[in-house]
Formats: sequence, structure tokens, C-alpha cells
Amino acid sequence: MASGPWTDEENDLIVADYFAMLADDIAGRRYSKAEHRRALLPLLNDRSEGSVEFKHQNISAVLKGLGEDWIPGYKPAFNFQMTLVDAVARWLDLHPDWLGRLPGTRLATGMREAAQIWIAPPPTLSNQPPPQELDQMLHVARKFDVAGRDERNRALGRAGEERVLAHEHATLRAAGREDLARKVRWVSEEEGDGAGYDIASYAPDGRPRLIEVKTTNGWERTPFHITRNELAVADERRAEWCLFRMWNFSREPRAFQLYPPLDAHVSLTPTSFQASFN
DNA sequence: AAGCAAGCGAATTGCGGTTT
DNA sequence: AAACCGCAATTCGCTTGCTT
Repeated sequence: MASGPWTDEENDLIVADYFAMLADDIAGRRYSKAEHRRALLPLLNDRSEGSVEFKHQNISAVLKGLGEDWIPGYKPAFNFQMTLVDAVARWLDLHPDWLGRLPGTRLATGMREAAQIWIAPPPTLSNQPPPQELDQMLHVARKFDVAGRDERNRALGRAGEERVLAHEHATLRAAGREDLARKVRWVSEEEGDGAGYDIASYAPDGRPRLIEVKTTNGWERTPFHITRNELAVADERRAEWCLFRMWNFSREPRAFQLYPPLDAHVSLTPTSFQASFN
């Protein structure tokens, strides 16, 4: 039995099998996990059923770090090795359309949502996941440049802003401020980026509220990019500005808000540098 | 250099619940 | 009743670092 670490070949096989099941799951097709496992087993180097199951949970963990859906029932299990991450990366390279696929295949059931979004406290203030787990997830996020991917995904960003717009309208109406709700403006849509916030809204008491929306399909601690300009505006108008972080977007949007100073909540790492001649 | 302890990652077994 | 599924506590064994 169980002879040493999994080889790259084995990892490739099980990752491909995993994605086959995940595709079935997302499309709502029936499939049998046990059947997949039986088909896979003889192709591997004499692994036990248990270890195959466990490896599936490890793949779920990689996918969670990536900010992607995983197969329900394979609860993410950490302590996976980086060779497994490489195998997932290889598979995604060979199937570039997987990440580009439109979010929302499974949305049909969840569309009866209220316009308001559930806002929870930011992760810095709630209970933390074990540090070991967090490190591994961030490592994966970096390896795949999850933050960059979200940033470049204009459709995701726009959908997120639209969602927040609806949320602000609903919140103000619920507070009996129809007058303010009518004055909410989608700044980035009307004037383009550059203002340092996306939506100009109001608190129920009438104070202005400048909202920068950051959207991801990933989990709540997925890293994101923030521009120098956004930071500057956050600082200049710190009483009004807020960052609206929306996560788990394609399934069921959840959110938290961050208020300046941002570095009290997150650590800011420069990721791009200006090169000029002198 | 060898022996020993500690730590850590990998994997397995077994159990409780669910579906057919 | 039997098969199937999901899950987690726990064990195993290897590596690494420390001591003598």
C-alpha cells in the first residue's frame, strides 16, 4: 500500500477526475463519487480508497485558496503539498475556458434574494482561521494571482457595483429616505474610474458615503488590489469613504466594509513599481 | 558523528448519517 | 437491509535539529 508521496502523474489524474465531477456537479448532473473513485484507483500506484478521498479534500482546499467553487462534500483539507497545487495549475492551463466561464450557472436557485446584502464584520474582527491554513491559502492565491484576476475581470467588477447600488437603494428606502435613495449616483459608470470611489451614496442621516466596491468570487480573505488614487481619496475624505468588500459573489454575496485607515485592517503590499529614466 | 527528541505532514480507519 | 457517503480523530513515519 501507500508508497510515498503522490507523483505528478497521479496528481494529474486525480485532478482531472475531480474537475470532471465538479463539472457534473455545477451542471446539476448526477454522478457517483464512489464510481469515479473505482475507475481511478487502478490507474494509481496502489493507493487506498481512503487516501483518494483525502486527496479530493486536498484539491477542494486548493480550489478554496484559488477563490473557486469546490465539490460540496469534499470538505477542504489542508496540509496539502505544493506539487498538488502545481497539478491544479497544469490542469487550468490546459483548460483556459474553465476560469472564464460565466458565473451563475447555479445562480438560478438563489436569485430570489432581497436587494440588501448581508454585511458581516470584517475578518480582522471575527474569529480567525488557523494560521497554518491561512498561510497556505494566501500562498495559493499568490501563485495564481487571484487578486489580479479579479481586478482584470471587468464584468465581475461591474456586476458587483450594480449589486451594491441596489443594496444602497434598498437600505435607504428601508430607512424611509426615498429622497436620498434617488440621489445615489453610480460614479464609475457615469464618469469612469478615477474618482477614487465607485458609488456616491448616503448614510440614512444624510451624510455622504463614498463607496469603493471590490468584488470576488473567492472567500472573505481573498487578497485584492487597491490603487494609489483610491488610497489617497480614502485618506482625504476618511469620514465619508468606505471600502465595500463583496465575496462569494457568484453563489451568495456576502460583504463587509472597511473604513480608513485601511492599514488598521489589512496589510498593504506594493505589487507594481514605476520605472522612470533619469 | 551518532543518537535522540520533537515536530510535522500524510494518510487511514472507523463511525454516524443518508439514500436506494 | 445494504450500499453509499461525508467527516474527523488519530496514528504513522519521516525529517530536522539538537545534544553529547
